[in-house]
Amino acid sequence: MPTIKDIAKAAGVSPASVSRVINNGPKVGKTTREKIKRIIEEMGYSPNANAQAINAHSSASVGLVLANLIDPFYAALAHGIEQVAARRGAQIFLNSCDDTKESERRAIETLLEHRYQSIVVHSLFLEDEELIRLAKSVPGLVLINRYIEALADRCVWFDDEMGGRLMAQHLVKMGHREIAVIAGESGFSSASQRIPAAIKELNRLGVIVHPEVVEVAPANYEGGQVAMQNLLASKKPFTALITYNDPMAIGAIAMLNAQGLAVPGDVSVIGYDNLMLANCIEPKLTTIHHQIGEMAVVATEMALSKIVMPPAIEKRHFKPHLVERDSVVLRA
Amino acid sequence: MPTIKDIAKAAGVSPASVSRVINNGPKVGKTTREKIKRIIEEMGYSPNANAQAINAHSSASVGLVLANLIDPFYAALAHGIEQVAARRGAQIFLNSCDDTKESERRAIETLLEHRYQSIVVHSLFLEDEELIRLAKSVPGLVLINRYIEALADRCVWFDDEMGGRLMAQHLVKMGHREIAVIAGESGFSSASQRIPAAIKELNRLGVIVHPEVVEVAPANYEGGQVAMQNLLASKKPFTALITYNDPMAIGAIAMLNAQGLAVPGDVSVIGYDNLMLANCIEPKLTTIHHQIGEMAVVATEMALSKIVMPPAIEKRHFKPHLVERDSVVLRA
DNA sequence: TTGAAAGCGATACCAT
DNA sequence: ATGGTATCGCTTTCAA
Repeated sequence: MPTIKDIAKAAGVSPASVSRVINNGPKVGKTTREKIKRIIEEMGYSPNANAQAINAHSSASVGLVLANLIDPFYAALAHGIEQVAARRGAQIFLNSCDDTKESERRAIETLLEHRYQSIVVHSLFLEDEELIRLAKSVPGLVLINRYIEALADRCVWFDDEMGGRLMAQHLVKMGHREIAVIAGESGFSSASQRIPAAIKELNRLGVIVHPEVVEVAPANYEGGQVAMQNLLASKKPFTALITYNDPMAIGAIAMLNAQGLAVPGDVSVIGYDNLMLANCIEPKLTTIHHQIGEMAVVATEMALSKIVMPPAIEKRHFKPHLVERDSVVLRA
Repeated sequence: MPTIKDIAKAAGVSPASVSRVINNGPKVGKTTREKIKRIIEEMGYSPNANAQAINAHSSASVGLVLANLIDPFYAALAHGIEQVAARRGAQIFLNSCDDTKESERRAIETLLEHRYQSIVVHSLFLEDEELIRLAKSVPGLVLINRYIEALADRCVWFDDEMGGRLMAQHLVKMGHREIAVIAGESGFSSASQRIPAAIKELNRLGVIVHPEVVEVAPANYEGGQVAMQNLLASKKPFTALITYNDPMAIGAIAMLNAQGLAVPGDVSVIGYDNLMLANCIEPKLTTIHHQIGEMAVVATEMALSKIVMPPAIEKRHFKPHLVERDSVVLRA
């Protein structure tokens, strides 16, 4: 691949002129400009973005740290980010980190090494201190779906506790008193408060949740199946089920059906996330909606604008709401 | 952010030594090495990846061009790529291109400018010639889900025509003679042959498909709904439906249900892709399975190994198969 | 083992 | 309008 010097030589001009042409700069004669353009075309030259970045001291793209892309929740997040990036003509440099603290750290470090000025991080495993340390050098680093006091201006997050309470309240309102719980495994325990908040609210409403009806499993469809299997094996009765998210809810429902139990006939089930999935299955899933895409958009815009002026807190702290569909019914 | 010189100065050594330490190179005294390491730590230095890349004449990451991340098909593709990349310690530089030729071109060009040596492209809009031209400068550029004669060694693709035939054969085998079709909009007409192949096969089997029962819509859930609405409005009778992909099938089913028609009771429906979704809904969707993840893996490995030796064609040309579930039944 | 210095590819200031 | 050249941050010979 030719360099700017090769082009300069071939065109019989200096690298400076070629550079001007590349960047549509002024101060190049019409004829020289056209000649240079022609040569560039002919030789198939394209400027080396790395060399450019070294001079510019920054990069236009946004760096993204996410666990993976297959989980619909992350996919929705990534989609929102992608939208904003595309609109701004920015690329996305993605580092997925397969659910370990170490790879999460490496992902962020790599982004820093590339001198990305805009970074969106969804961290599940790193501790506050470490994130604070890493964020220090980049004002355009924002945390998504997480709140850290010291980094409050760079955070965008859900009110997961409220979501948890909504689940609890709805089931109790529908007359359920024997409620099982399927929690999602998540490395960093405080990553989500939705399940603890739900249980707490249940207790407050006078519903005791016995440890035997609380299962923990990977936060996906298969995890939901396994958890439900264990739940059924324990023989504890329950008329309703709280789940960590929609995929788990759907997995649990599949297992219930497989064991000859009907939803919502025998067991009411409530999900979380309101993914597209939730509206496709039968019965349509009652679930908690939160603004995943909107959150991603706000986060990305903050990152790209280097948070010169973070949006008001109401714009960054998203409240969920209940979406009532068919998977929860009044207790007979 | 400090540079290598700052570190060198602070440590009272030359940049060369610091460089050696960074790269775990030999020829540095034990004590010097430790001293340098300490200073690096203290000053929070991390090498500028762009400057490194400019010397290395390449980059370890893989570039990826995809339409978006929200479509489950692309998500599955991205996931496979991500897996391989993570295993190899490589990052992914993603350029999504919102369904236009121009943005697709820009996406690839950006990757070239960054001198990525491994690039995986899913192109829907660019013509063969242009892809050939772009691929010229990078041996590690591979095309996914597309076959171009001149670039045969760099292609990985599905046998979509076979998939189309399978759909047709199955429905006919199940006794259906009045079959509607929902095709997906796709910029580049020849991007997928599954629907044309299905119609052709239907004709071969003696089933005439009238233009009035062929709808075209965006290849997603909403598109499926709209298409079905139009189909029903046309009043043409049909007992079975061929769809472009699972999301469309599921959208169509939702619309059928909404209009009081049962699947598979009144209409049998067959999907394509065998997404997770297909197994979650009720009735479980009969569909065509193809190896999306496997394809992504092969493509990425080819890209990362610069295709010194492309895998045998059987490893790169994937055959689909029918997954029989509950949405297609024998015609009464 | 260590350092000096010549690149790598592009930009931008200063001359002309 | 052009060209010369120092510079960006790092790597890599080549000497010492």
